[in-house]
Amino acid sequence: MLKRERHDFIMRQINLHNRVLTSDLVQLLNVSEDTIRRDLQELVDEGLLFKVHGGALSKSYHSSFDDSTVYARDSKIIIAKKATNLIKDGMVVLIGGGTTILEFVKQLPQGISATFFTISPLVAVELAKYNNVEVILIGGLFSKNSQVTYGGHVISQLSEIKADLCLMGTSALHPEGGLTDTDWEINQLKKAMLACSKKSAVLCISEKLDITLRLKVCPIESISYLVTELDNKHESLADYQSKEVNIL
Amino acid sequence: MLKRERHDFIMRQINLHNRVLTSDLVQLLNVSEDTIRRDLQELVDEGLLFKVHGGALSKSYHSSFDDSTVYARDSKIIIAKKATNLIKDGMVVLIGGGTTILEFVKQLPQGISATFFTISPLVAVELAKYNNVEVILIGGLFSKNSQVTYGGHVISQLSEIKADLCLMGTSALHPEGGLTDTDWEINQLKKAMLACSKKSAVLCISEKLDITLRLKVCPIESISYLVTELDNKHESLADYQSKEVNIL
DNA sequence: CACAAAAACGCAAAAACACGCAAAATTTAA
DNA sequence: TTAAATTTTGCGTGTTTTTGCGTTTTTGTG
Repeated sequence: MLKRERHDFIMRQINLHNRVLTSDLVQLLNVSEDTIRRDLQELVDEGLLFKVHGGALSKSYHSSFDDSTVYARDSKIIIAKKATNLIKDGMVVLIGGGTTILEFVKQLPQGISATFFTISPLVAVELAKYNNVEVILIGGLFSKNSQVTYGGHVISQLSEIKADLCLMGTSALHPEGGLTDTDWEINQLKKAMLACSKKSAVLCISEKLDITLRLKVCPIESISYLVTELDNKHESLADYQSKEVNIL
Repeated sequence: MLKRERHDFIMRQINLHNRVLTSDLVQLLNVSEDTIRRDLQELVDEGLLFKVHGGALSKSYHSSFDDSTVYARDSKIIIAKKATNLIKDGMVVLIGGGTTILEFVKQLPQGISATFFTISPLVAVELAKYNNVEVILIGGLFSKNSQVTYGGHVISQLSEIKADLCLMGTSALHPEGGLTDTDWEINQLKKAMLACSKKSAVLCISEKLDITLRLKVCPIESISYLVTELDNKHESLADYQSKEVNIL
């Protein structure tokens, strides 16, 4: 087996399991420990993974471990500030959950006057700090992972709402793949949210661009506004340009 | 499991529950106590947590510990600990909002297994930290003052629930006046909550005893359990004794 | 004060690692 | 095609890291 093939194999394992053990690789690839160690070191040098005693971890795993809140916080604030321009007085806004959305809410101007429907308790609490904002929390089963309400009850209530704008965070975005997700319930939720809103805005830090996950929410064209921390002329956004999508 | 992964796991637990027990980690991670202690020590060296006898606390939790913005926090913890005994495995519990209730949720034992309906987003978030707890958030208009959902939509959903126990905080309690309140919406809410529960428990710090407010929720006899920070033989509780009310 | 639980300390075994070196494999060049 | 150059690989050796165990010390509790 060629060195390149081994490297590919290791990266597949990393992407699949977020980690590899040196000992496992020795058995699977039938080479000596030293070879594996050298392979891992080379992949580290290329910045593709993170080495620890006993094996290696995926780079993303590492970054999310270290301190996720501080990690991408600056980017999220930039995104949030851009996105606040989308909210006009008197609007009815449907808003999701997640750290980016929460940061967005914190960046809203004090005097804002609008009606917000949300599935996120934390977002509701934060929105309640604005005097002229009406907050309606959509109730249902509460998800431990994503910290939002979900399930049939939520979907059914969403179907009764007609919002001017839907604001949501992203798991992954891809020029062809569109908006995708890994969790079935969240996927259903996002679909329902998009369905009841005239326009939609997606807040997305650049590192979640060009990734496709298993479950599709909608194609790129269904998104009205894409907000990233990058300049809207940035090359990595070129593929997302279309007459439907407005890049902020 | 890799050391790095253990550290990650521990930090996740810390961020989730604000504390970890060494003994719990030993079981969960299936390693010796010494290893856990060393892990904790290393995380302390990195300034990620705060070590105490029996486990460790979150750094932020510790700093927010002494700035007791929560009024009468000590009393509320005592009340909360007493009240946890009311929750049995498999129960369906309807739970309100407020600082006392929030403290109660934080004091619940780790392994608790029950279903909670709540009108408080903050309580929902806190409850979601327990693995075997199912949380249903009752949605509706969100009140800026009391940080709970309220209004017709909430009342109507409450009417569809049948809970084993209803847990709520108090504005005021009086031997003759019963449970009273100042806010019309909250009053309606509490009535509805009591109506759909077999039993009810009221958490009440002693300084809210012997007070009557404008709007009546229910008479003392409608309350199954009264939980205060005082000893249940304390003289100021004498007037609340009745065959219906159980004083903890 | 006594008792049990938790922590600290030193120690030793096992596992993982780093480094140099030489054999083997691969590539390059004549 | 062959020989030289280069890369890759495996092995031996010594070092470091990690972990669990026994013992002693500290801590919390009644």
